[in-house]
Amino acid sequence: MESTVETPMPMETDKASVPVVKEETIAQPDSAAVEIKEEPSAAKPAAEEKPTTKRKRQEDKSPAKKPAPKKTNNKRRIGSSSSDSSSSSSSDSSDSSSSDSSSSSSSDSSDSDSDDDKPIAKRKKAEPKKTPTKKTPTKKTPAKKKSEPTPKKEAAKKTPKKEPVKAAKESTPKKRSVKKEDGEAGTETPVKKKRGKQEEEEEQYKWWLESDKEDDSVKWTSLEHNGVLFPPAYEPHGVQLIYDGKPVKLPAEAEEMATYFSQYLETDHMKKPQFKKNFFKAFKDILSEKDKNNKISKFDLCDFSLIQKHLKDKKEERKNRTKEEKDKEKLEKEMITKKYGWAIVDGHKQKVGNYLVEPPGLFLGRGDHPKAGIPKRRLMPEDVTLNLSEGAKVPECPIAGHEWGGIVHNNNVGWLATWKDSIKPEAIKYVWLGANSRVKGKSDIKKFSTAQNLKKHIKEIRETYTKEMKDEDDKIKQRATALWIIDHLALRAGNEKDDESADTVGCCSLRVEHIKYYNVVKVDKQVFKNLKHFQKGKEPSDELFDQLSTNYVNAHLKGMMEGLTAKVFRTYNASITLEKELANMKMTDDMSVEEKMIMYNRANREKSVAKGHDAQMGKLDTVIKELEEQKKKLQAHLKAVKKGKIPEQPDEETEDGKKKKKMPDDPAKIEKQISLIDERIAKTEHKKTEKDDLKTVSLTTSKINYIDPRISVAWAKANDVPIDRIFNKTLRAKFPWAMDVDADWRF
DNA sequence: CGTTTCGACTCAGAAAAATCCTT
DNA sequence: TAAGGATTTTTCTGAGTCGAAAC
Repeated sequence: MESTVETPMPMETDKASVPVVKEETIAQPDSAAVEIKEEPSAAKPAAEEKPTTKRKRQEDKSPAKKPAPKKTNNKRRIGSSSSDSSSSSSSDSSDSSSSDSSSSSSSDSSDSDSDDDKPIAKRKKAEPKKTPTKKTPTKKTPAKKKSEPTPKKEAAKKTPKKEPVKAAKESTPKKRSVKKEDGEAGTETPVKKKRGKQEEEEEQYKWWLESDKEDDSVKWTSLEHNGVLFPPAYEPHGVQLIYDGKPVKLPAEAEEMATYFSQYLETDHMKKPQFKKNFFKAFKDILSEKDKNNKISKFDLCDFSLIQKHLKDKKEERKNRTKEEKDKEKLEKEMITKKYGWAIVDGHKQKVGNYLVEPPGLFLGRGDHPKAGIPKRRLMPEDVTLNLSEGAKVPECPIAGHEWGGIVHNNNVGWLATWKDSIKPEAIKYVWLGANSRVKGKSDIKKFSTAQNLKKHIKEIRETYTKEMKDEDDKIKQRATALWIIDHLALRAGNEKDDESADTVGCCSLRVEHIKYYNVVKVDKQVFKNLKHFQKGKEPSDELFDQLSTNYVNAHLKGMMEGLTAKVFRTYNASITLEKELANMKMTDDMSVEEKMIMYNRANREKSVAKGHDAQMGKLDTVIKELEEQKKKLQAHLKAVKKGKIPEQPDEETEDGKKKKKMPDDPAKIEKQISLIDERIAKTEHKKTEKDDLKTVSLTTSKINYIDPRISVAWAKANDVPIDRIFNKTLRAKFPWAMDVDADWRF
C-alpha cells in the first residue's frame, strides 16, 4: 500500500533517526476485495456440544500446583497514618453523601457505594441448598459438574470468614459525614460500628488492612449473587422499510435488525463499507429465511428513514417524560440495581460490574474491522454460566421457560458469570465485580508492587539488553532491541492475531512497513543499527522481529525478575516518571491550591510525553511534512515531464536496501498521485486534531491504569491539596487502599 | 518439549449519561 | 429559567496481555 514514504535518515547524530513505530496500520485497503466470509451471525443454535474443556478448570488445581506463593509483599502500612486516612476517606464519603442529600431515604442507589463495605457476614443465607438447580438439561453442564469436584476442600481450609478488620476510624475530622445511608442502611443491615465516643461511622470494609493471606489463586470463600439481567425482548414497532420506493413490512426479526442499523445512519460507521456490507448480508439472510419471496436484494434501494424517524421520535418522547415518569423509571432502576448490582463476597457486600448481559445489536469494531456491522445475537440464559459458591442459592432464571447454561463453583476465578461472544467465538465475556471490590483492588495493588519491584532490577535489565543488542545471535539481538523499544517507547508486547481482527500491532508484531525514519523519537544508535539489520531483505509486510514471540520475551523477563512481563514497563515508567516530575516541581507553602494543581497537571503532562503519547502527534506532523515533500517532488517531476524532458532517476537506495520507487512518466498518472497525496494530507490533518483532543483522555487512562495512586496521594498530602482535587469520585472509589499512605511515601 | 489454543483478566476508547456553564 | 451546548463522569465492550492447558 501506499504508505511507503521513506526518507533518508540523517545519520549524522548519534541519536539519529527515529524509527517511529506506528501502533496502528493503515487498514487494509483491499478489504473490500476480500469477500466476506459467511458468518452465520446470529442463528447459531446452541450447538456447542463440544465437551467443554472447561471442566478441566474445575480440576483441582490446588493440590497440584498452587503457584508458588508469590510473595508480593504488600504489607500496607497498617493503621499508620490513621489520621490522614480518616480524613481522606471521609472526604470521599462526604461527597457522595452530599449528592444524595436531596432524596433522603430512597437515596440508596447513588450512595450505595458507601455501603458496600458493611460486613454482612451474619446475614448468610441459611438454606444451604446443594446446588439444587433444576439441573439444566444442557449436556455440557452436567458433565463438567460431576467430572470434577470443585476445589471445595481448598476453600474449606481457608479460614472461614475472617472478620473484617476494624480499622480504627479514629479522629474523623469530618467534613460532615452526612448520614445518608441511614435510610437504606437502616432497612437492611444496620451495621454501623461505633467507635468509642465518636459518633457512629459507617464501617468501611478495609480489606487492604487484612492480614495478607498470600494466595491470590483463591479469590473468595463464599460468593452469592443474583445472576445477570437480560435485556427486554424485542418489541416490533411495525414501522416499515422503504424498498425501491415502496414500503415493505418486515418480519419481526428483520425489523429488529433494520432498527439496530438505523441507529447508526448518521454516524461515522456509515462511512465504512464493511459495516454496511456485513449488515446487509445478515439482513438479507434473515429476510430470505423468514420470507420466501422476499425481494429485497440491493442495499442501495433500501430506505431506512421511516425507522430512523421512529427512533428519533422515541428519543424525543423520552426526553419529554414528565417528572413522575422519570421518577418512576428511576425507582425501577434502583430496584434492579438493588437486586443485581451486588454480590456478597465472604460476607461483604460488593458492587457488581456490568450485570446486564450484552444486548443484541450490531458489532462495532474499532477502525476498519472486518466484522464490523455483523449482528450480535441475543443471549439467552442457556448461553450464560454462573459462578457462585456451592452452598449459595442459585438465582432463578430471569426468563421463563429457560435455564442457566451452567452453574460452577470455581473460587480460583473472579467472575460471576460468563458467556461466549457470538462475533468472535473464541472470545469469552465475563461479568466481574466492580472496580472497587476487594478482588479487583488486590490485583491492582499487586500490579503496582510488581512495578515497584522492577525499580530494583531495572538497572541490571537495561544493562543486559544494552549489551545483548550487540549479540551475534539474532534472536537475542531481536529480543534486546524489542525490549529497548518496549521500555522506551511504551509499546505493548504485541501478540499474534488472526486476520479476523482489527489490524493493530505491538512490538513483537511490528512489520517492516511500520518502521519509518522520522525525526520524532530519539533512538539509540545501536537500536537504529539493529532495526536496519532486521529489515534487510524483508518485505514490508514481513515481521520485523521474526524470531520473537511475546511468550519468548516474557519468559526471558521472568527469568530476570519474578512477575516481570512486558506490560510492567508501562506501569513502572509511568509511575516513576510522574513521581520524578512531581519532585521537580518546586512548591512553596504560599502557593494556592490552584497553583499547586497547575504544577500537578504539568507533571502529569511531562509524564505523558515520556510515555510516548506525544510521539504519536509528532509522527502525524512528520507524516504530513513528508507527504508535502513528496507532493512537491511529484509536481516538479510533472512539470519536467510536461516540458518533454524526462528527468533521469537514479537507482536510489533507501536505508533498508530497498529500491526506491521511481516516479511515473505519464502526466496523468502523476496528477493522480498528487491528488491522492492531497487526500492523505487532509486525512492526516484531521486525525491530528482528533488526537489532540484525545490527549486528555489518555491522561485519564494512565491515571486509572498505570500510575500508582499512592504517588498522587502522597503528593497531595505533602502539599495540602485535597484528594478530591486530583482524584474524582471514581478514582477515589477505585483506590481506597491508596488513601492511607503518608506524605513521604515513595514509589 | 515447542507451538497453538484457551481462559481469565487488564486496558482502551467510544458512547451514553450526568453535570456544569452559558445565553 | 429553560434550552442547549460543552464538559466531565460513567458505562460498556472491544482489544490486548499473559499464563496454562492442549496438541
